[in-house]
Amino acid sequence: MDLIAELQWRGLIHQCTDTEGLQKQLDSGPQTVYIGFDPTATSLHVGSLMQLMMLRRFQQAGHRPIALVGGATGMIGDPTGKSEERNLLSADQLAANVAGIEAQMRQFLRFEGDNAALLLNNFDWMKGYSYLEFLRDVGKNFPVGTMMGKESVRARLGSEAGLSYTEFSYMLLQAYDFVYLCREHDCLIQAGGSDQWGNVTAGIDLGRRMLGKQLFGITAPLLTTSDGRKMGKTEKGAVWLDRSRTSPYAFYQYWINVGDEDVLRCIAYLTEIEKEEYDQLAEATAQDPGRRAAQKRLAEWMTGFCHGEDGLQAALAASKILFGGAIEDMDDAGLNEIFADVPSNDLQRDSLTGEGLWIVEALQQAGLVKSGGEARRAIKDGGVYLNNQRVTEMDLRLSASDLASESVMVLRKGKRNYALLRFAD
RNA sequence: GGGGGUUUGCCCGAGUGGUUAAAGGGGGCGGACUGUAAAUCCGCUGGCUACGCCUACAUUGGUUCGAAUCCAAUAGCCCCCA
Repeated sequence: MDLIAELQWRGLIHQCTDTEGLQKQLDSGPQTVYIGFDPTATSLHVGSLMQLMMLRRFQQAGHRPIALVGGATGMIGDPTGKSEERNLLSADQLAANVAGIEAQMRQFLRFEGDNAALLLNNFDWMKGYSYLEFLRDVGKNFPVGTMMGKESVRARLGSEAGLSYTEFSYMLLQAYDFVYLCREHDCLIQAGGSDQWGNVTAGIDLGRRMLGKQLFGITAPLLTTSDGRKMGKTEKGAVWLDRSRTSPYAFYQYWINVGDEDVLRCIAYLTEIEKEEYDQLAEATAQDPGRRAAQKRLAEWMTGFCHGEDGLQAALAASKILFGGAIEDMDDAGLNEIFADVPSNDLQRDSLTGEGLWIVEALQQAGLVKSGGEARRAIKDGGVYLNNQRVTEMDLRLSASDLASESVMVLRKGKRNYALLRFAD
């Protein structure tokens, strides 16, 4: 299947400046395509993963992807879709973010061999560009009237937050990136999320004016839920690719919990699951949504892809136990791994000797309840579990024999509120 | 500047001199059910050394055997007149 057809069935083409022209261009031989990434944090998140996958698909189809990290544009801040100006990042912060993102990209794109991916930072060519020169070379090609017509600008001009000159200039920088990449790397295609349409077309216009070249733009839909909210967000914030920010378990859980209405779109947009299997999963979801075959496959694919086989296995093991599976034959290392995200508290081991530790006290120490009264109520309601076994006695005393492993006890209140107590000597 | 009103537990909101830790609703937390969903149903929802004790109805003081409930002052909010 050729690339455009592939993107089409996946629903990844939201807009394209010239589908036929692009098809012809792609047919004529390997092309170079670029997507820009905002270095707002040291890790990418699920939202940017979609763009990364887009580059990957191009690479697999034999084209050369350029992942452009916005070290320069990140200093300015893209006003697109933002209700107010964000704080400018410091140079140090930016450098750290760029480094973190670069490391992640290497996981998804191939940087050696034929059509090796390229990782560029626009700070490298912008840092030496003087303001005066930039205005003469680039600014001259931007009719303010056109700029004012862009949705991103209009939206902000009409709002109370307004728009600073700095932000207004953002699109010049991104447009120039495209021109630069075209000139230096023969890159004729820019892809991106649908919110980038204005910036992409600005680059195409500039390419025509400055280089007399016909450039192409293609945007993908945004990854949103059926009710229009951005995906990749939880109550706790973004779902990150960095495992120290979002554990493989949490990552897996995010996907397993995707709604029936959204799961197929996620599979199409984010995975490399083939059309045939996709159709089967669509069928399975329609027939028996309760089985959640699609969610399981999505979670499995995504976790394995982003965190490797060991990450996936860890997530599966953790899921099993965290959803009530028996805790037996466990050692400290295993428990600490599975409950890595869970709050814990360290207590003296001798609190387990003699009378032992009262369960009400233990719950408080673990931070699962705010008071003894709450602990008593929880026990009375049958909502307290020790090592996944329901606690029925109000005056249960914990001793060393209640340890789940060498030195850890697993307390739980309700279905999913876990806490660990560690007993060190 | 003068007059009137209002102030309750996480939120909204009843309440009236004594069975009031304070109706009801929301939210939250448990439990059952379920698809680790939604909906539904049930229980709980100030603290403690816990069949008892303590702290709570803006704050402070007062009346009373006894006050969230009456009085006074203070503060916040709201309205009317100048």
